[in-house]
Amino acid sequence: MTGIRAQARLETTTEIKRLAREQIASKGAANLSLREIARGMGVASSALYRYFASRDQLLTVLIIESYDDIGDTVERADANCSRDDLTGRWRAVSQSLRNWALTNPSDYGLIFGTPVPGYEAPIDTIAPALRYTNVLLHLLADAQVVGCKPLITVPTTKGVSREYKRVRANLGIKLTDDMLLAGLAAWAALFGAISFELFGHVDTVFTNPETHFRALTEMLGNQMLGMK
Amino acid sequence: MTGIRAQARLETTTEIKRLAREQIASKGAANLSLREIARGMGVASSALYRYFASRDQLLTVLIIESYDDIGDTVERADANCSRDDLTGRWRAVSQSLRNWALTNPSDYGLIFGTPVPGYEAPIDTIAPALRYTNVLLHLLADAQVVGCKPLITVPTTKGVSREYKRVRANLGIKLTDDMLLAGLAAWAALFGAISFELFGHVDTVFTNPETHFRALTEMLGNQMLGMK
DNA sequence: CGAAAAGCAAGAGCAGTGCTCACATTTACC
DNA sequence: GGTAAATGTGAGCACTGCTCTTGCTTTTCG
Repeated sequence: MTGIRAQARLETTTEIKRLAREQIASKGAANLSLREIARGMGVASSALYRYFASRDQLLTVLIIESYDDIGDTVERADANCSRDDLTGRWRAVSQSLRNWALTNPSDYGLIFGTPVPGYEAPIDTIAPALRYTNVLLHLLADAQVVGCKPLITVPTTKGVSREYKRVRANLGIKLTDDMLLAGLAAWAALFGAISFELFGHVDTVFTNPETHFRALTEMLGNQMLGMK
Repeated sequence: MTGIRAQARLETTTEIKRLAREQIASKGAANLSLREIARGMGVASSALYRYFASRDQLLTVLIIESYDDIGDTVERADANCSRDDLTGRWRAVSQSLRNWALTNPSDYGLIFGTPVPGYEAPIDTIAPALRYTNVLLHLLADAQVVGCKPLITVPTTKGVSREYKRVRANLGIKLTDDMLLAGLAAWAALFGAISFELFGHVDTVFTNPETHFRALTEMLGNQMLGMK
């Protein structure tokens, strides 16, 4: 069971993934080549198919690992703060998100970039994908419990309260409409800002993107989510 | 000059781009195949190289056209509103952005999705890429002139005012720090929300994403940008 | 212990890709 | 009408993902 063969298999699998990440980082996911990996390992390309059924499956595994990695990172950043320091937690979560994205740009692109049309995310990706989201949801819930009030309110747009009722059910969490909208907006602003920066849409705008990002998260936390 | 040949060339070029867009929409930009296009046109694949130097160059041309298309769309949406109806203009711009993205998902992905590592956007893309941004900037400027005040303020984070001074210079526009931050945040929230929706990250969250998007934009316009 | 089963690697091969190049054909213009 | 430019052709190179047969090694089990 846990014999020599299983050990070797694990090592080979890890090495394949390592080389794959290297390639993706340097030439993009689109140019990931199994044959190139095989050459890098001094092995026949057909051998790789003992470890991954296809190029797509290898990519899927990498995506799942990335989801888990970002989940780990964000959870740890949150856990390092004292529970009642909501502003600190929001700051930590936001910063860790951006840091992770900057450290692993290709993985970020894999997860949050353009999906392949028709590519249905396998069920294995769903749970890991929820981890980083749950950190935010719990943060919002904790904030609400201690009486933080968002400084914005839900506009009287048709059907909003009904929609947000369903969102609460889908996410399995109790948040006021105001807190929900504030949270979703802050979350979107965070990822929007990170994507803009990482995908090169603000290169000519910012000299130091981090300075802006800090200001953005502070503002979102204090003046939109109403964290104290 | 404008003879039969030029005419034919234009038609051929257009047809190539049309088939390319079809392919990108159905199988993704990564799977765009020049040979497939050639087959679709009943022509040798090598013939296409008389019209586009390479697959990459074809993609670049498509990206530029998309930038122009989104620029057209947003400019038109803005122009259709009376100049002093700032809330209406913000609403129109936001909605047109989302509508364009939903109507042209693959083009949106081409522009705002994962870039190919090492791919430097050619200078030809810079000007078209600025068009939709300028619509927002002018909207913010107009709002400031008539006395709209953002309901948020820039936090006292180190180096922000210096950074924003540079941003103003880079963008060539006069905006208060507060308005600048509010605008950047709203802009990021908008694209973050659209990307989440289009790239399938909120499929299990929303029943009707449009309802939320409307609420989001109303909130951003009135309660963050302070539009009246 | 030894044989059967399972796991693994190799290499040839298929069908596809982007791209080049020498060549043939068409066509616009002097 | 002849010429030169523009256009299309098809073979060919080097690459890709993936399959399949063949042989070898390790594990498992009677």
